[in-house]
Amino acid sequence: MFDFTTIARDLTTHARAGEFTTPHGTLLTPVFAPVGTQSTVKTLTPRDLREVGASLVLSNTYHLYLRPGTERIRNFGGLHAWMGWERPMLTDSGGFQVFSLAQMRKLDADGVTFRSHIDGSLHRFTPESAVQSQENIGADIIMCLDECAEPLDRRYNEEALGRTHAWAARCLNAKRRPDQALFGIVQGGIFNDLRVHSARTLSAMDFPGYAIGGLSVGETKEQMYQTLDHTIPELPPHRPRYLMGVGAPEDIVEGVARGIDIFDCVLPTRVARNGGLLTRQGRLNMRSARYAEDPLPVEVGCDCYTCQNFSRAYLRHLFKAEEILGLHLATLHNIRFMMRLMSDIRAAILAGAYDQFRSEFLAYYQVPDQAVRHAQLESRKQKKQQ
RNA sequence: GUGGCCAUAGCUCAAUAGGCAGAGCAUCUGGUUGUGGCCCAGAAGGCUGUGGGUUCAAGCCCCACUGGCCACC
Repeated sequence: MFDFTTIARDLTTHARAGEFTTPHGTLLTPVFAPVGTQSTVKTLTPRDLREVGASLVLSNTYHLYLRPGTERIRNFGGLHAWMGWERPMLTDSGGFQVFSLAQMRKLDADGVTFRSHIDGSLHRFTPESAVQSQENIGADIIMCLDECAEPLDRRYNEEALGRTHAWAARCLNAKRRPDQALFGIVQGGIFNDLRVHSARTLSAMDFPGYAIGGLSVGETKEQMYQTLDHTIPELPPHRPRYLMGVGAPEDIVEGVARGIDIFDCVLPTRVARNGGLLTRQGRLNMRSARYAEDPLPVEVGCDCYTCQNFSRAYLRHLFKAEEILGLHLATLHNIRFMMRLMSDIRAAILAGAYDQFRSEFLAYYQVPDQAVRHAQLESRKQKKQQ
């Protein structure tokens, strides 16, 4: 169980195609996992997910711990039975919430105390409890409790890294179930020496897979890519590599070129709920007036249910009218887009032509303006802290 | 018919004592990376119902008109 086999390796990049076996099926890598934080990929049924070709879904320990509680999920036969998804699943440990809910938690050497965003109550997470919760939930792949730090803050990353490593060892030690793979998580912000140190420290612990965390959380794309360039060579080649929280289509294409096997990201589902529809040309904003009379499908040539049956004009209407169906149709398309992207990526690797695929993809895919993006993320972050 | 109140952005409303006419929603354009369908950034939008008057200066004060609401015949 949890064998990872490399089937093909690209000649000019570090891209690789592989197979990763889990108790609920074999993952063909590179693979993208849609995010179902609260044991549901928002607006989609498991049947929808199967139909668009999803093979792996991510859920979140912190959110499920708060509601409905991990023991309830265990009592219902585990996460697969609970949510009606029979294929592989992955749970994040709650480490990301150390970052995303930074105003609502207190850290110490032993663990982290969260104040619930639901009712304000206090909840203690330790490496041992995070593993216990994930054993209750029962995903195929589970994650160490880590500390996702501000990527540009060197001092903070140095300090946090010690905790992340100590916690990784404690998670490994606390783990009991043999039918779950526990992944270690490399941290270290954008600092190459910290990343190398982290990758080596965790590699020595011999995890069945390795994640790279702490990226796509405020640094630039260039900083993320160069961090990957320095981190991935330090990870054991015979284990799957998982880039957490990434990402945008262009970041996945770049991540694969650097040797990443597994991705997860809320982006396709979240932007879908705000009218952002993914195509090979880039993102279409379906709220825009320019689609009011547009009879074309979201993406010409797409085989998804949305594109096969509805016009851009109809989708725009659903968004303007705030109809629930718009969220569903947009999410369905975006996940199908991601699945087609991943299978095209895999096919290119198997054909030994990934470098060409990458340059063609990037030539056509229009990436959002990064200056605008960063300016807006900053103002959003500042508002949040007030 | 008489009296009173009201009229400001597409909508609902602000504007100290007469001193550069604003907000929310709607509209338009962006953004969202281990998720709160949340949220964030920006833009456009005004002869202040009409016509006169007072004043250096009027959304604000005065007169008439038009339209609406209320009360009383």
